[in-house]
Amino acid sequence: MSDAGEPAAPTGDGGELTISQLAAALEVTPRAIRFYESAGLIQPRRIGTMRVYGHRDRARLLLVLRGKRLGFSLAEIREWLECYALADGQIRQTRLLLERVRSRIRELERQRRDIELTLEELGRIEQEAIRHLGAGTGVRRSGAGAVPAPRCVGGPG
Amino acid sequence: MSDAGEPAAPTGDGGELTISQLAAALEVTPRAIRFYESAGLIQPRRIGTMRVYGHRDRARLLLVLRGKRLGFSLAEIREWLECYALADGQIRQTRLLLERVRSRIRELERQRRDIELTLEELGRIEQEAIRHLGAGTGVRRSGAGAVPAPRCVGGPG
DNA sequence: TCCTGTGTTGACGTTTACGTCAGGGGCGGG
DNA sequence: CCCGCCCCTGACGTAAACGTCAACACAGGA
Repeated sequence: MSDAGEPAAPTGDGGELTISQLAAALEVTPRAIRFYESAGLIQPRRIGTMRVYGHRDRARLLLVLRGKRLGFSLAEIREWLECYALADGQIRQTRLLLERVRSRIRELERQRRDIELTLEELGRIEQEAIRHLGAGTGVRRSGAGAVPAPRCVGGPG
Repeated sequence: MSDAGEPAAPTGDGGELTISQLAAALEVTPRAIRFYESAGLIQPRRIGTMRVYGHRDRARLLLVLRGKRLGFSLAEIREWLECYALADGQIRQTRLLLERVRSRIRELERQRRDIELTLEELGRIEQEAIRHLGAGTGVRRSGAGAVPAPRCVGGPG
């Protein structure tokens, strides 16, 4: 206990993490991180054979995880990360970049519409459930926004 | 060509579809539809052995497809469809329903935040790309909303 | 010196969501 | 009566995204 609690902190440290530290921080498994690397999503520095993750790696991994939450495949996420990389660098092949970005924007906008539709419907169901509980039983709103028209439930729009 | 173009339209018809008709209409394969049925997501009427899909089945399938676009597993979609079913009927086990609905609402709201973050970032990248193209080359906006702060690109928030 | 803990690279297992035959039935047309 | 077309039910194949296990290396402590 003289220096620190970390079991194998990389060299001089400086916000750098081992794989299991990063994994714990982002709530994934080391295996998953290695897998993402094998898929070309991240390329951490190495000290000898050991992987060392800096801020940028962590940021990239966060983007990967966000993409996953949005339901994209690792391949799609890779393509999408390349947008950032391209934008980050000298911005070459700008037209290609623009195409990809816009395609992704369209997808996301559709997805957002889907989500909003679903939230509306779930909001209606929630209201109906609350009404059926007779209110006053300790039930409170969950945070969903306005519920426009309390039409019939079950129609997907 | 005396009656209709359908090869095997169910009995008296009335908006009812065969599996391949429904599949074509929603741009999925018959196999996928059968698979969803085996997963308990839809239960079409049968004429003898043949599946016959009505309005409600079509609506349910649309919900399934929306759920898929949002990145949910079929199991999750099933649980989620049950919310609709419960709400549709006599609304029993209302508390359970409410819990599920709210849990799903929370997930969706998180997802929506993710999408909005990503759209912002992509919007910035798009703007930067447009700037780099020098404008006037026939480039127009894609439809993405306002882009608040043109900060550095690459930070995942 | 040996043990423990953490790291590495394969390699195989598993789950999900279908794709792809194989095998068989029913029905209208030529 | 046979053909072609659509339907059905298995059953096996597959791609993605890891989980799990084996075998090995290295570093620090009792």
